[in-house]
Amino acid sequence: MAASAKKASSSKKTAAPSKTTANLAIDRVSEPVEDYLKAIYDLAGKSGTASTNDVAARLNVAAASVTGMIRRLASQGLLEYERYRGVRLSETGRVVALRTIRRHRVIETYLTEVLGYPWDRVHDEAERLEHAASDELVDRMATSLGNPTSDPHGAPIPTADGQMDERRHQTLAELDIGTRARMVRVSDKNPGLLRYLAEIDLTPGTEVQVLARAPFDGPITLQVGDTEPVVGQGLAVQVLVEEVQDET
Amino acid sequence: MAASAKKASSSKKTAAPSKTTANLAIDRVSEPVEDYLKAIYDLAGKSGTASTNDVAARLNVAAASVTGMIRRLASQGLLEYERYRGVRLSETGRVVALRTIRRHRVIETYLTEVLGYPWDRVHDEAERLEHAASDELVDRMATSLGNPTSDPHGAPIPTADGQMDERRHQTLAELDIGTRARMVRVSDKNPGLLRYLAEIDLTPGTEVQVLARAPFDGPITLQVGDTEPVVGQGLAVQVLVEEVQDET
DNA sequence: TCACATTTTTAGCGGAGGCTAAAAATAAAG
DNA sequence: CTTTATTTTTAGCCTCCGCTAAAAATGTGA
Repeated sequence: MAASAKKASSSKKTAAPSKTTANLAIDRVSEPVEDYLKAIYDLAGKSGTASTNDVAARLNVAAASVTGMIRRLASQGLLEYERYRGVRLSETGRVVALRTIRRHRVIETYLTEVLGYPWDRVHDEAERLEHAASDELVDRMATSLGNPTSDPHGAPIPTADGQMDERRHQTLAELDIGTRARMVRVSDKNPGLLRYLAEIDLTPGTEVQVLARAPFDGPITLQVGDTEPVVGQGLAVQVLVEEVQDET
Repeated sequence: MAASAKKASSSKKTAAPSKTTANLAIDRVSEPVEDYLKAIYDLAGKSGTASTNDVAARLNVAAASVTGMIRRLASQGLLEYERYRGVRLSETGRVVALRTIRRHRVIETYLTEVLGYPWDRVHDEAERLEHAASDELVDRMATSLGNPTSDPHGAPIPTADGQMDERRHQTLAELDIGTRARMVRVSDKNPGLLRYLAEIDLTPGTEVQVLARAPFDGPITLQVGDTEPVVGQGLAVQVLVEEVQDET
């Protein structure tokens, strides 16, 4: 009679907490759920809604699986859903998504800054750790980094209470020839591109100037920082920039 | 026709690798599987085998679930199993278990040393991270810590190639009264005990001397380091020590 | 508006890992 | 050597999260 600790129910723990400000203290959800919410969050973008198909493509699952998961998420109040009408995150869902995104980005930053991970390989590691790391751990990492506001790829890091800088940026492809701009951001999902950008020193914060550019993301001639001009290919629509005021 | 990237098979990737030394490069297994292997590893201890019931108690699952999982693990070659006869890890299973244990302990050490986690709360965090962290990440942490050989609770950290110091130690309860000893290790699973030990400064490396002791883990009087003697309760069988040679 | 294309949903299924209740094997006690 | 207790397994079921194939809804071009 030494071991008899069954009682698997776990339904008595969730009392209704504060509710004062934003409902922080939301039960942690499963890994797939976090992935769905993240995907929906950034597919929805400005319009606010995302389509089944887009979510499926993003997560590399069948559309039917998305429908199934979406029904579950809706029944948990994480999103609003109307058949055939697309999906929109609820406030709760948005908060969960943002916290997941925060974890991801803080972890990426930490791995890069503190543990010397190359910026083209942090994504996969962060993708796994974001589901396992507690908010406390992430906050400790953030603190030890001095609460950075963007990750190594220039993506904004949501604050612990769910605020995020949502500014939209231009791509290099949209930039007027000759304008001076600061490299702001690039997706963390394309290791090849990231290695290439590191090679030509085009990283967030660097000043660039487009000297010439072919349409449809064709060859582009860039002056990166003060170095010799380089000719790049296939990066114009990937790299986000922000014009820089010439102080005359 | 923009999105059509199904092809979910992922079975072409696993060619047979080196096989030279120990079969490192073993496919990563699921979280429950890692937990079972860890549990079996340290329940088996010296005898080499573990019982269904013990595993069930350790993992807080029903015995029937253990039988089910054990069959799966056996069919994957991670352990040897004979109905009603208990279970023994295969070499592969042992390696997987040790790598998981290494991840756990390195992570605990890192959280404590670098991120300031209190030693009574690292266990839970490590328990989750150990399944998500890559061996590369763990090796980077280990390197940045100077490749420690034991974690904050004194547990030995297996090396990256699966060697671990398996020395057995005495408990405080077994120590002759008056003998001077060094505190070596305590379980990481009991936060209350850990807080208490921290309070009386009884941490790995500290010298202790048992001044008096009641049987059956009753009250014990200890001299910890050079401080005033303290009377403790319920820790004698938990705290592992190693006698210290008086250099006369 | 009708016909066809596309998107989304439903129906039905599978595997991993849980569970309980009952049966079977092993171990312990008389 | 039985009888009883304990341990382990089997049987049958459940949930989560995938899948495919087929049906239904929506959208589009003529």
